[in-house]
Amino acid sequence: MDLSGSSRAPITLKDLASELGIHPSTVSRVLHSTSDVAKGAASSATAQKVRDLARERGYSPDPQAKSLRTRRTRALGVIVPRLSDIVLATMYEGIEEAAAENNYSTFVMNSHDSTDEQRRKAEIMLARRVDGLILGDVHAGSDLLPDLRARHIPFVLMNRRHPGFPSATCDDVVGGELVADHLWQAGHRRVALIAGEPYASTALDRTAGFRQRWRDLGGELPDSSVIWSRFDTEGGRDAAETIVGQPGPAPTAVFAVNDFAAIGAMGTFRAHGLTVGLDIAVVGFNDTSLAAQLPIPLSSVRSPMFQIGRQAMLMLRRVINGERVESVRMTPELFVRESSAAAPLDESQRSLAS
Amino acid sequence: MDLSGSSRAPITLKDLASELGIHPSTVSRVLHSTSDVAKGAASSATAQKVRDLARERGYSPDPQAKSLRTRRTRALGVIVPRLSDIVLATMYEGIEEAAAENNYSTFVMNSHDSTDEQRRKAEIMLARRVDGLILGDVHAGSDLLPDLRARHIPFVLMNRRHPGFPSATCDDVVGGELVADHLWQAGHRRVALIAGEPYASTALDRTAGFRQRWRDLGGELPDSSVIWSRFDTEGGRDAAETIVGQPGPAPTAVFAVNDFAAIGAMGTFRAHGLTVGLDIAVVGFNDTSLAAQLPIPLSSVRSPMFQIGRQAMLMLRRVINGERVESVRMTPELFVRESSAAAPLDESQRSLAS
DNA sequence: CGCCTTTACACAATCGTTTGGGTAAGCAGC
DNA sequence: GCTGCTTACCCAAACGATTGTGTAAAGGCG
Repeated sequence: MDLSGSSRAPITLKDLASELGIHPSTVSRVLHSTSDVAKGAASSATAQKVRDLARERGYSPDPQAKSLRTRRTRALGVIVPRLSDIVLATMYEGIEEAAAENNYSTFVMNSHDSTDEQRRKAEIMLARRVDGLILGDVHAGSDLLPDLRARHIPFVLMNRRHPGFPSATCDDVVGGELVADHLWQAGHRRVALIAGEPYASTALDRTAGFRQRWRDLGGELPDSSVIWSRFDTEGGRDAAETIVGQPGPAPTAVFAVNDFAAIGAMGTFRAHGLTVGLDIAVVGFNDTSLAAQLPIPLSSVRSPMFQIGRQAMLMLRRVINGERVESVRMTPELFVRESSAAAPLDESQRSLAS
Repeated sequence: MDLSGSSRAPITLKDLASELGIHPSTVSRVLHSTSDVAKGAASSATAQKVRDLARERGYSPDPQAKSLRTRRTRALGVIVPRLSDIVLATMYEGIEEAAAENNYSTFVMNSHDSTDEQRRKAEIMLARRVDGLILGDVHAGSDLLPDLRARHIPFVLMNRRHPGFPSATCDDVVGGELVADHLWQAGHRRVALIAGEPYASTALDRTAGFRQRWRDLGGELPDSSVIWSRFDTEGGRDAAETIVGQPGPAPTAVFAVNDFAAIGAMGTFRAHGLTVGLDIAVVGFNDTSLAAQLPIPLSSVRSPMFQIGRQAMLMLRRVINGERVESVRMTPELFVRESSAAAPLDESQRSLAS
């Protein structure tokens, strides 16, 4: 592991071989092979000398040469909408951990949730000859996926799912149901949804889960109360403006399918004189590290982002090895905090400004 | 660009050559060389046929083979404390953009701000034969840097600087000064600092800049008012607890050298019955996208994170090409928002609970 | 028409590994 | 002493590109 010393060029197999007066192929077999092949390659004395010298010289095989020969790069491509989204960044941390454990390296690129860039970045990764791809930004109805499959490229989805393709995701439907149960039990009857981007399965599933459960409980949820929006704070702010500006009695609770959208919405509500947690309940999704630490702590559904990343990587490894894999949906958990802990006020108590 | 079709193995130079009945080396020269060498390699008619066929077959050179021959991988290693920190993630986005423009790919790894992991991850990247490293997590007094230099490894620092090594950073000293000026002019005289991790130049410089300017303005800032802390929300919360718990009159303003620490602190202040922006001013650093969108919008020093990432990559490219480079410090800008817009209340008006 | 210079290529070595085949030496058994 | 089996190696051909050097053919010039 200690490659110190100011030697310019890295040590090669040939260097080791010539120093020991044996053939490079022998060195290769000793160093590379799992005992079955290593036996028969060299006497145990020679093998020991080889291993000792390799360690001493800090030999590490050239991955380029190795890849050229073996047609495997042990590199993976990861495409996400944007790494500055903490949700995807956390999933990536999971990928990186699992990849490191399995001697894989990863390239990450941002697609900015554009289908064009998605395709471009995928091609760049494939030109790099990655062994497989992890796609964290799949759009509903993507035509990239069938293409990749036709080209026999190993890949798995992460974060967002797509029918017919293996994915590691949160069980977003359940997540939506948890929030519906919580708000209903707290006594809310008029609610609105900040639903996210309609091309993302996360948004669709969380919304669908909430909606279905809400109706099963006997609640009403008109289409006009479901606002599709961007996933970031500004998206949440804009959606909240829409909600506040709608005619009729305002909702007593809002479910935003993303913490950042929830935070944006909280800002808007406050600007309109509403106290979150008192005048209006807000629930987010993902339970990012921020949620619990906000001035008004935000109720949120915790999705196991790190584990989703790990699972995605492990699934991809299996796909690469030709195994069949099943999608996994990891179970989320709701954390109720101040932003939605109180029961709704009745009409006379509300302080809606506009 | 369109590599579709279900052909299993990628097209090689040899494939193109044999299809055209010419030698691979000719194809290589036509495709690779910048016109000076391409002239003399083939007639313009042949060259055109080569280019057409390459496009048609979707030829893309095997990077492993190319690297093996040229001893350049066109891959860069990036090490950051954690990618789930939006500051580093944004810088990485800058790196990725600049890298893509220059036909480089990047590996990113998290060091979790541990010097051991830093070294381990660097070795992994070097074993991958990256052409250079971007280090976003340098600790004061790091011994990794001299080692890398002794081994002639091209690298640059990002985010944090270190004397004697090229870096792309925010001018954090100026950032600290901006905050000092702002708080002083707003009339604050008792302030506290949430100073961040003492091994990070960002924390040290922002603190030093603030401190020096504050004293130049005639202010007092005892050591007990400078609280070193983690960079995240919990770190901010803990530091704020310390501040609130200190004997003597409480400060009227707090400068946290990081937005997340500031957000954590805001939570603590609120829990103690203080209204941020009224009872106590808070200023953060980095102007992450969240700052302006918080329920109480947070004043913050905007550091050009994306540009810092871009610059770091461009600097590294020059280092790799053997040019000398100078460190760059990019100028920050203060955005004053509600969290620190009001003048301090005098004693009688304050509502300090504890 | 012979010589010299281009033009337009081809040849072969090389980068560092892996891997399917040798093969020489040593030994056991008949 | 010959056959046959291990043992412990070596040899050489890949993998897909790059690049220094060679060399026929074509064309220009006197």
